[in-house]
Parts: sequence; C-alpha cells; structure tokens
Amino acid sequence: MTRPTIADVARAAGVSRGAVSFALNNRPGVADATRARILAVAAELGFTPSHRARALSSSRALTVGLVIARHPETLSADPFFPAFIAGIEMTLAERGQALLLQVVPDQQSERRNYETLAASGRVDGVFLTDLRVDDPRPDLLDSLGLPGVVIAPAPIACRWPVVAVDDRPGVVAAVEHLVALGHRRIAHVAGPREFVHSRSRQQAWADALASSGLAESPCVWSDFSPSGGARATDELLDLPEPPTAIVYANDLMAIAGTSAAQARGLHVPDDLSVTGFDDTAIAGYLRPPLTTVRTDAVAWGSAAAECLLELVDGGTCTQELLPPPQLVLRDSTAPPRPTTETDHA
Amino acid sequence: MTRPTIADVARAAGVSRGAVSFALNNRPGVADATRARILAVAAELGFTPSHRARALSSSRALTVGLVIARHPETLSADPFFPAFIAGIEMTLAERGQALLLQVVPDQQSERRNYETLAASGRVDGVFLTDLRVDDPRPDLLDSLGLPGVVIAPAPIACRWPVVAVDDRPGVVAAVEHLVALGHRRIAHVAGPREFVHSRSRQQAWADALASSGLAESPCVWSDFSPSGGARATDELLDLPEPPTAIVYANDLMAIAGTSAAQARGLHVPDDLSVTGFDDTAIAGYLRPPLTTVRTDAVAWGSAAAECLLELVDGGTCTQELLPPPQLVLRDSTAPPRPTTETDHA
DNA sequence: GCTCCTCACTAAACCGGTTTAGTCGAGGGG
DNA sequence: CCCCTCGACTAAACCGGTTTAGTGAGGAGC
Repeated sequence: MTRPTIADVARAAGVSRGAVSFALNNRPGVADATRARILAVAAELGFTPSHRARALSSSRALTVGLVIARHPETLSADPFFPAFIAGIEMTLAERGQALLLQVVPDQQSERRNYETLAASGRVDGVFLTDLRVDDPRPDLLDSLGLPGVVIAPAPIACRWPVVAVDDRPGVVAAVEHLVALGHRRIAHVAGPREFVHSRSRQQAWADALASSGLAESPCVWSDFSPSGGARATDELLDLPEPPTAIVYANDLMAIAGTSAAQARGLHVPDDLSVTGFDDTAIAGYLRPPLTTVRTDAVAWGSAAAECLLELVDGGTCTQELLPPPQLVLRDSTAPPRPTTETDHA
Repeated sequence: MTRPTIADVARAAGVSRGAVSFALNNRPGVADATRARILAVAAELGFTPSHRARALSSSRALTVGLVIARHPETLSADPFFPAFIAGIEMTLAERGQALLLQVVPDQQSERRNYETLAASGRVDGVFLTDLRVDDPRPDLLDSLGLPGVVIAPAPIACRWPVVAVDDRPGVVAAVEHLVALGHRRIAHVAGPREFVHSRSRQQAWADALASSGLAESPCVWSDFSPSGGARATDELLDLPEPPTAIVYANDLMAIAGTSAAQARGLHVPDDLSVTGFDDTAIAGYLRPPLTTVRTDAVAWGSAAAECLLELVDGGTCTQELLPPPQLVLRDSTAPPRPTTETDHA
C-alpha cells in the first residue's frame, strides 16, 4: 500500500508526468479541461507530492532553520522563543514550508551547525536571533551563501534584512513612568553585555534618565537568570545610596529581584518599585503584580518568517520595523517613600 | 562556486560515484588504500553529501517531527517543551538527524498536520506529546504508517513505544510531605481532564491521600494557566472548610494560587501550604520559595529521541521508564496553624 | 592449464519529482 | 494550398545521491 507517485496520477489521467506537474503547480501549458481532470484524479488517488523528490529536483529545501545557542535551563524559562517559533510557524504553515530547529548548548559549536546546514542544503535560509555585538554570523552566512534574516531590537545596518522590534520605547516608557511617580534614583539590571538587545535596553534606560534631567544611576550587568537578578538586586540595595526603583531587562530577573528585596524586609512597591520586560504569563499573578513591558513575539516571528521566505525566493525584504512594545502598568510601581532628608536643588 | 557533488569527488579520486558512496558510508567492497584516498579527496574538496539527494535515494527523510498543539500563549509559559526539545536535539545532532517542529493552535488542525507530514514523507517518525485520554493519534499514525513514540506520564499499554516518566511518585512525595507536617485537608488543583498527565497527577494525589488514611479532599480541575490556578484557589478557599494545603499540578498555577491566597491576607505557608510541579527556573526565587517537584525534561527528550531513532531504523524500542521526579523542599510548605476547634477522633 | 571464486570496482538503474527540448495538430494568413 | 505560428502535450534529461547487476583481475585448487 505504497503512496501514489506522480507517475500513478499520470497513468490514471492518461497524460505524461510533466503534464501532471504542470497542472498541480498551476503553470500554463495545460488545457483547462485537462487540468481539471488531472486534479480530480490526483485528489481521488490521494496524491501528495513527495517532499524529498520535490526538494531535490527543485534544488530547494523548502525548509528554514533556527539555531538556538542556549543552555537548556535558560532556554526553558525564556518566554520569547516558544512564542517566536509559534509566530514563525503561522507563516510557514501557509506556504508548505517547515521549520528545522537546532539547539546547541554554547556558541562554540554554533558555527559548525550553520556550516552543516548550508553544506548539506537542509535549509534555504535561517533566522539569526540573540544577535551579539560584533556577531560573526552575518559574515559567516555570507561566506556560506546561506540567506539569513536578522532578529534585532532595533533597525541596524546589516548586510542581511533586519526584522526589528525597537524595545527602547518600552524601556523609556517604564523610566518615564517611574520619573512621573517621583523617583530620582532609578537603577537598571541589564542582560549580558554581549547581546545587542541587552545593550539596547540599557542604552534606552540611560537615555531616558538623561532626557529627564536625572543624574546617572547605577547599572548592573547580569545574565537574564533569576539568580543573576537576585544577586544584582542585592548589589544595588547594598549601595550607600540604594535606588528607589529598578528597571529590569526581563521579567525573570525582576521577579527574583522583587523576592530578594522582600527578603530584606522591603515592601514592593512602597520601598522599591520594580519593572520587568516581556510580560511573562505569570507577571500579572504575582505579589505585587508586575509592571512590565509587553512584546509581541508571535507577530515578530510571523514577520520574520515572511521576510525570510521573501528573501529565499529571491525577493528583497530589506528592513522591517514592527510596532514598539507597550508598558503594562500593574502594582509593582508606586511613588517612592518620602525621604527624611529632602533633596536640595 | 557551487558545492562539490559526489561526481566531483569521484572524478578527483579517479573512481566511480558508487565507490565514493561506499567509501563514505563505511561499507565493504572498497580497498583500504582506495577508501583512504577517497576520504582524503572528499575532505580536501570540502564535500558534504546533499541531504536532499540522500533523502530521496535512501527513501528516508532523516528528520523526525514534533507537532505541538497549543496556543502560543500557554506554550510560552511552559517550561517543558524547550527543555524537552533541547534533549531531543542532543541525541539527534549526534546522528545527523534533525527536528522538524510544527506548532498548531488547536487540536482540530492537528490531524491534518500528521497526515501531511506522513504523505509528503517529510519525517520518518514523530513524537506524541500531551497525550490525551482516548487520544486518536496512535491510531492515526498506525493508519498513516508513520512510526511514533509516545511521551506519557506512566507506562501505559499502547501500540507504539512509550517513553515514560512516572510523575506519580513526585506527587505522592508532596502529599506525604504535607501529611507529615500535619495537614489533613490537602486539596488538588489539576490540569485539564483530557490530558493523561493531568489525570495521572490527580490520581496520585487521591491515592496518596487514601493510603495516608485521609478523607477525600476537594479537587478542582483547571487548565495549567496562571488565571486558572488563581480561580481554582479562590474556589477552594471559599469552601466552608477550606484546605490547609494545596497540591498544584504545575508551578504556574501554584505561583498564581499563592498570590491569590496572599491577596486574601493569608500567609503562605503558615495559613496555607502549597506545592507545585515542574521546578520552573523562578520557583526558587519567589516569596516564599516554592516547594515543587523537579522533572528532567532534557533527559526525557533525549531518551525519547533515542527510542524514536531506534524505531525508525526498524529496531524495537518497546517501553522505557525514566527515573521518577524528585520533590524539592523549599519554604512554601509548613505545619498548619493549630485549629481552634480540635478534631475529635 | 583450466575452472572457479573472491574481491574491488564500474556502469547503470533508481528514488520522484521539475524542467527543457521537441512533437503534433489545429487554426490563421497570404 | 502551403507555410507559419501557437497551444497542448510528450519524452527525456536532470537533481545527487544509493544500490544492484555486472565486469575484470588475481589467486586458489586440482
């Protein structure tokens, strides 16, 4: 009971294999009546073209790749990738394309993954996520002749198309919200320095402070993990002049930081206001519910896939900027407690 | 600058294409000296076999599939899949196989996904996760002739190999821990009734209560989501005789439930003990740190992949039972407050 | 010296589509 | 009436591997 091939359809319809191929792919050169008959026969036989054969003969993999370089543990807690992948899928599924996923524990082995994907022709193109400062991958793809789409936190100059969500307005909104509440010392707990999106958020925080006319506040570079967030928070609260508010680069660190502050007997938000980034599913169900920045990773994935398919087809998708993330106000932010010593301007 | 094909290698080595194929695949019929020469030439030319051609000629996709039927939102918060996928990858990568991932929003469209995967020959086999009661998929795979490996919470009778982690001991340990602390009314907030793993955990909770000689305690069927967990908790705490401890079927509901209890002015763990399931990354960084059950999804994915590859190769991987999950004691559990009215035995 | 066998290797079929070159018949123009 | 064009369709090459049938050389056996 083997699957019917195009030859079976051709025989049953009384035409050649080529004619069937033309008919199925909506190409000219087949009379309408014949086309209808071929389609009917194909449907009747339950014919589905062999993906393998089509990939070989058309010299396309009909597949795109996503290589994630993360430890399983940190990957597991990250809300971005599942949503991003779901978005990618929404677009791919419509076009009969599929997503090939690879997870590598570190950046060392990453390079070989891309090389193998390219050399064996398993994919027609790839997504470049977690873009790093001086990332070698754009150049690598270039030398491999493998099309890529860069996922970045802001429009940047790059040889490859960039699909960006500018996360800066979200961070700026968080800082401005805190400033409006009366905060003067607004610290930042950032992600790893190597990631472009860590830098982007950190820069947005610094810029927002500056444009509010506030002095520089402390910033701790951390690692997006709960333990890192807790450590960074302790570090900030141990300062001689601790901040009254902390803007975290993601929810996970914000949640752990909140707990760290509470463990010291501080009340959030009265003694310390905190904001996150991501709007994780639990963010609204914590004590206190977390004020954070919501990103639409699904739409991002969908747009990125759209762009990559366009690129793979030889089109030109150069740059795309999606709507900025939104600040979600909840209860982890409040006016600072009145200080005993008043600041003298 | 097109990639070298097997013909290029054959020409450069002065042999036929067949000889190159034999040499590269370590098959007998090639003299050692010739084999060495062919390998050297292949390496020098930077030859990598075309995955497309190999897939077509060997009638194997060299790819396995994972179809996830979940809304992007609930998927995003779930710690299981990223870790599970990372585990799958660890095994697949060693064998030159790859993972094809599909995300569908609901179970309706799920069926067609499997049919298309099978008919187009994109994958050699699939993983069956989120097994449901009376799940139609094992039969579906059978009729499609597509090998599958079932991921289940306990060894079950099934036409396909089952790779199981029995989560019951973890739940039982949680209940016994609470009983040992002195709790008598230990409620359960379960996942959706349709999932086998929801039922399994619910059953384990009920069994553990029974074997501790405790009366039946209330159980609320929920949906694994934070909002569902909060609702279920409110429902339980509104009972005339509310529980002093709640065993949740996952961390997400436990976290939201904790907040819901705290919002009523209850102290966790003094007024209410809670336990989770999963040991999410943030579990240890909450107030209070969450007592939960830790599962090793990475190892699970790795074992499942091992089994599926074996099955695809025509081997027989029948049943595999991985080590049970472990209870992780933190601070969300404590002895119940002494009641005003003493229970009279 | 002959057959027989084994080993190393080649030639060619094959997987199942796509695509190009080429054939055939009908219709139009001169 | 012939030539030309054009649309519809066929035959065959092609993608790049794997695999099978077949070939020739060399050694063993008698």
